[in-house]
Amino acid sequence: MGTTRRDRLRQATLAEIHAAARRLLVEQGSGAVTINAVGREVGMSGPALYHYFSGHDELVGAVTAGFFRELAEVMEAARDRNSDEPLGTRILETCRAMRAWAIAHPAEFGWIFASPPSAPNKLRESARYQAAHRFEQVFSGLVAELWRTKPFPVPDLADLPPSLRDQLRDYSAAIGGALPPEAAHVFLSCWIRLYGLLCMEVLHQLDFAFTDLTPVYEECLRELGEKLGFR
Amino acid sequence: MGTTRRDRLRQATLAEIHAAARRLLVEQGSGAVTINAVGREVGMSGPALYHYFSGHDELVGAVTAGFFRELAEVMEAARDRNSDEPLGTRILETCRAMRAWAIAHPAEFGWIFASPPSAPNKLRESARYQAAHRFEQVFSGLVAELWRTKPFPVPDLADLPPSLRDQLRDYSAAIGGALPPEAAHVFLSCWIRLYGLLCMEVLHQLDFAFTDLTPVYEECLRELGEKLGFR
DNA sequence: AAGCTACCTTAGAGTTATTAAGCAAACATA
DNA sequence: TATGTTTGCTTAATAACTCTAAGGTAGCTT
Repeated sequence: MGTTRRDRLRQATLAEIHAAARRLLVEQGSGAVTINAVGREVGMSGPALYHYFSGHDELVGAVTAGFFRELAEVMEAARDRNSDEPLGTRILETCRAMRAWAIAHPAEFGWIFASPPSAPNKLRESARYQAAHRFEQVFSGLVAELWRTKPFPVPDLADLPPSLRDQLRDYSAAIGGALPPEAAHVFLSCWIRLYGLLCMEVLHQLDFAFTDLTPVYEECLRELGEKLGFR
Repeated sequence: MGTTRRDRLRQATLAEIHAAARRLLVEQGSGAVTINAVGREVGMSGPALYHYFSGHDELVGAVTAGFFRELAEVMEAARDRNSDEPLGTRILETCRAMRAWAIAHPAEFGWIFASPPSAPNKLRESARYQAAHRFEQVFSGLVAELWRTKPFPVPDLADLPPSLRDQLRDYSAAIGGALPPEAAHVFLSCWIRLYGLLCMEVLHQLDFAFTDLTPVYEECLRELGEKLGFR
């Protein structure tokens, strides 16, 4: 099943399209990524792109999935780079890599953040959805490994509100029990703090007070280390 | 200086325009709020709106400013409603009112969140900017009052990284010294946690794990109470 | 060698934002 | 009261966009 000549050509132009779309996004903003402009950019005019995407939305979805993949790969690289370090260090480096990519690619991060247009669109753009999942998985996987090897302190399930308890149980089941509900609660708290802070930074929600959030992010990482039982 | 007949008419149609834009936003999404559609909705065709706004961006900005105002008013109402309660209670109620509005008006909140398109656009849409400021002020004002009447524990400035210290000093100065840098640090931590969580909820960043974030938000409020020295 | 398929093109319908030109009514003023 | 200016709207026109449809020219397949 091979790479026929045409197959290779198709992949090449597909890559060109992705690159052109990204270039337009970065250089001229989200609004500049139009079917026509992308077509112009890759040297073919307009409707030709409909042989590659069913429409504007799908193009955007595909490009976004690529961003997710790139971010996930950057994080995985940071995770694997120093795989002989203690797990705590690897987690911190992975988180730093996440922020570094987001800071370096704010426009791309903006598309990553852009909400899945309402929730239940039948496996919304499978490509994008899967890529997003892989991205989330990097961090949750590390926390799960930490949980296995060196469990961190968790609250007593009985102390949590019933509604929260149920949701945590569901989520724990959804990830195949890699984390029990109590540990999932700690993980989710950390994720909310970390990813929330990053989103607010990159999406300019903190410009009114900060010009450089590096120390704030580092402080967040420190607290994360405490919650997860390493320092 | 009066409300001439024409003035009153102008205000009325202006209100109609705002209402139409909001209706389109809520019922058909952000993309449906076009100059033409709004014009159609209020019964006048297209370019007439240019007598009210210089273009699409300004219309969106004005409508968004209205959302900010509404949210600020809801929060102020919650703050003033029980003004004989202890300050801690008033803060919590104000925060709950913020979330209640955001949950009830997710589309509007989405526009509120949408980043000021790059920062330094000369007093970006003064109306919107001021409204945003007033919104932020509600919470920061309460914390400042708390600081005056019953100071909460703060970190030692000397323990913070120099870069963070400088930024906190600048911010403290920018708000007229209502909070000293150390207290500003605590305030900003709280704001990041609270507003960050709310944004992630409303903008569907936590759908993968939660269906109802009420208990998570309440837990966040509890932690906030601890940080601010009330329980 | 003949046919099928995939890729690309141009045309066209229906949107949109925005500018320009023009009309009519309300207001201000002499 | 008559005149002129301002204000609110309309239609026309330009240039962009999405997307569909129809047609041509390669290349792959048999």
